[in-house]
Amino acid sequence: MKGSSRNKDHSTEGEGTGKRPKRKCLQWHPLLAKKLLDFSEEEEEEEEEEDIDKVPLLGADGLEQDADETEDDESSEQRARRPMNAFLLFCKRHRSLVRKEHPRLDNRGATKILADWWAVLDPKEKQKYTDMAKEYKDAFMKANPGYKWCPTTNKPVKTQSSTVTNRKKLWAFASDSAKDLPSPRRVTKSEEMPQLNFAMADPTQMGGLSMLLLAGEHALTAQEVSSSTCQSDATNSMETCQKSSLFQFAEISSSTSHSGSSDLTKQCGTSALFQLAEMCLASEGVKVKEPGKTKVEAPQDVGEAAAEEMEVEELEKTIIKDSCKGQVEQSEIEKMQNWDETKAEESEPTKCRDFTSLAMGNSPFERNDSTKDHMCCSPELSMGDMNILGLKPEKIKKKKKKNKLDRHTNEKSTPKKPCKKRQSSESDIESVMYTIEAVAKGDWGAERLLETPRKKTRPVSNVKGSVLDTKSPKKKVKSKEKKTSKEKPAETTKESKPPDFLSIAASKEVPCEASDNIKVEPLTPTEEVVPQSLPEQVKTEDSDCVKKIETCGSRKSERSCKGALYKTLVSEGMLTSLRANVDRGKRSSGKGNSSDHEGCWNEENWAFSQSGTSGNKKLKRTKPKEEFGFGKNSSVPRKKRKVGSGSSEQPKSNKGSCQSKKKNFFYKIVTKCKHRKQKLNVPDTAIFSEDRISSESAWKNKISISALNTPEPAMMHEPLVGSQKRKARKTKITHLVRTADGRVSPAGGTLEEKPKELPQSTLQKTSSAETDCNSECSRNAETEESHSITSDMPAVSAFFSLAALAEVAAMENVHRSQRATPLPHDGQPNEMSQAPVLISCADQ
DNA sequence: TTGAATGAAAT
DNA sequence: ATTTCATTCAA
Repeated sequence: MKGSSRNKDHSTEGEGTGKRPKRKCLQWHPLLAKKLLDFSEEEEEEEEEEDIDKVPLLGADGLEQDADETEDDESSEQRARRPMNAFLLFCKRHRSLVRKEHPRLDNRGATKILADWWAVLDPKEKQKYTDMAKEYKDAFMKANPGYKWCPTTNKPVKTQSSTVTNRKKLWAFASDSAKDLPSPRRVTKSEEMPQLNFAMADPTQMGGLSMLLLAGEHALTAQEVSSSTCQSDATNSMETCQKSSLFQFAEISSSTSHSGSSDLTKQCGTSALFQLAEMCLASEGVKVKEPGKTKVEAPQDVGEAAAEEMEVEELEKTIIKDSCKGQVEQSEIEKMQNWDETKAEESEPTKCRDFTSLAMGNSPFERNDSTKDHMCCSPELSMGDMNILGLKPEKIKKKKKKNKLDRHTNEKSTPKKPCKKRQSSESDIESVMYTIEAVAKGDWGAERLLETPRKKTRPVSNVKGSVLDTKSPKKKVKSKEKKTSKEKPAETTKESKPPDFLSIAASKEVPCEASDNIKVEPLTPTEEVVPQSLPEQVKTEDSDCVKKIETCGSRKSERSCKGALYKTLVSEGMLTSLRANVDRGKRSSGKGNSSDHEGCWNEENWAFSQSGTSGNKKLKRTKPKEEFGFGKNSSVPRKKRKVGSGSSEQPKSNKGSCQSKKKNFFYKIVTKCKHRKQKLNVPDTAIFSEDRISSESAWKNKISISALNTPEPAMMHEPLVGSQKRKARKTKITHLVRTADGRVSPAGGTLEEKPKELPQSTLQKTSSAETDCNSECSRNAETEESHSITSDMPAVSAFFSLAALAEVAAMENVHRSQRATPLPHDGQPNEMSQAPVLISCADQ
């Protein structure tokens, strides 16, 4: 009785009714549980293919009547609740088990796991549940002929079709009344009575709704019992935990990858910088692929998890059987009888025998529930589940999240694929788990960092933000985070994956922006290198900043810093590019600039081609550049970055400091840019202009705030270190700038090296832009440097500049890793100085 | 009250 | 296509 009311009526429940029903249910549970168990077993043995007919008949009548009759129970079930679908039945059956296995998991997490299981579930078993659901629905519909799933709010009372309207009203009304009144039953009953009359008032059938609810509860109780029994098996729980983690991990990875791609595309479209957007898109494609790989691994893990789950289920089944042994046979017989009876007609409460004490028997729903339970409990089902689980991959979840269609396809296809993978890779899975965990630690930071950058990036450049942001749809990210927080190992693994993806994406982003194809490859290596380098940096440089999170934090910090720098660069570059375009339009009436955009595009293409051909070489070259520029200074900024990264996990303090620094730095740049823009009158970068306008507030809000950093404390801390850091950054930036400058000034030389692709026009543009920037930016060294960067960026072309920036970021990372060891690139640095830009571009 | 899942129904 | 809502129950 109450069960039904409690189900829903959350609002009402909250206060009284809802809770009461639960309690009542609890009371009912013992008896019901037993019955359910019996039924479940019976059902298990039997396969209820034919049951449907019977059930509906019984069910049809009775919902309301039952409610009325059952008035005694507290809940009145005024309105009928729509029957549970197959998945809900499945969830109801297995939720308790899942929760037992994963105590930490909340229902949401359990639901996700259940969804995974469902995805993996054998078609046969799934079909059983589906059949059950169908039967249930049929019965329900019979009971409530006019019932509509979606009570159209419209349904106005008005009209002639009193029956339908009444029913609807009754449904709605009943629900309302139930909600409103703690003891709404009677009221509803009075109302319901007419309905019953319309629909069909079979007193015997009356109990349907309540029965259904009760049955559900019973099922739950039964589950609980089974689960409790199962819990005794520690090993099983352990296994399942791992599985769950794996599943989660897979899910996360998939979700991240998906989200990223979608966001990227969207943002790209929206972003003012089309070029960047395109870049992002290209990068996305790459990213997606990589995540896919990771996913593949995850699925294997999932498969193992599934297998474990299978075991658990088996255990449960066995337990249940044991408990129910005596009754099982009877129950089976009864079931058969019940089914027959139901088919024959509901009039006979065959169930009553089983549930007689409960008076559940009458309602077909009960049967359904029992069948559900049975399904769950049934060894066959469990076996099938086990098989399915083993076979199917968890990836499906991720896919599901992203795209339902994908999910379905995956689910369908998955069973086989995952099984194979899983089977092959238990050890692999473990190794993967370890790797994942290890990565995850870093990734966590990376994710957070990424997230912060995302936020920052968003305001700065839509494209970047889009890339990162896209993946972080609230739901997925939040859920993931929640899960991670809840579960320890599993969470870490899960989260780790997403972070990895994110980090990858971030790294990719940089290259992608700069240049899609080539960049991506270099980036991944950079990423790998970075983590290693980071710890070193941390040790050497910042004891303070690094604090606790060293490795993880360092990774995060680096990534975050990179991302922030890159973003900022991009943003600037965008601005500069816009300026350059404007200037071009003015200046370059004659040269190849004729199509600045084309030139840019050409550059991009060029970059791609080069990157594809000689990405590695270029990267190496770039590294030396960084060494020059950064040399010692790099360490400081790195620290800062690290700090930022470290803060990422603890966004408030750490991030705040790093971000604040960055903010300041960026702010300066921005201010300079503003001046430039004002001079140039570049309307193109609305975002950027906004940032300028907002100035500090805007930055904070958009960038830093988004990042969650606390700007003030960070600002406070920064001054001392910040100045140094800024210097370091400047130097780094100068490097970048220099490279760009070198590229520009030596453009001819650079062109010589790889002159083909770079359009002269772009070079000229860059040079002009640089000159402009230099003149404007000369105010502060920092500002100048930043400006120079920006100027350089525009001069070359947004794309090119972006690519250069991306490379720089990558370079920095690599360089960091390398810097500890004096690179043999001495010659290269020179080259860098001379024609670094080209190289960088090529790399990108 | 929300959310996490899936699915059936309705709009 | 999108919305509604069925179950569960911790935040």
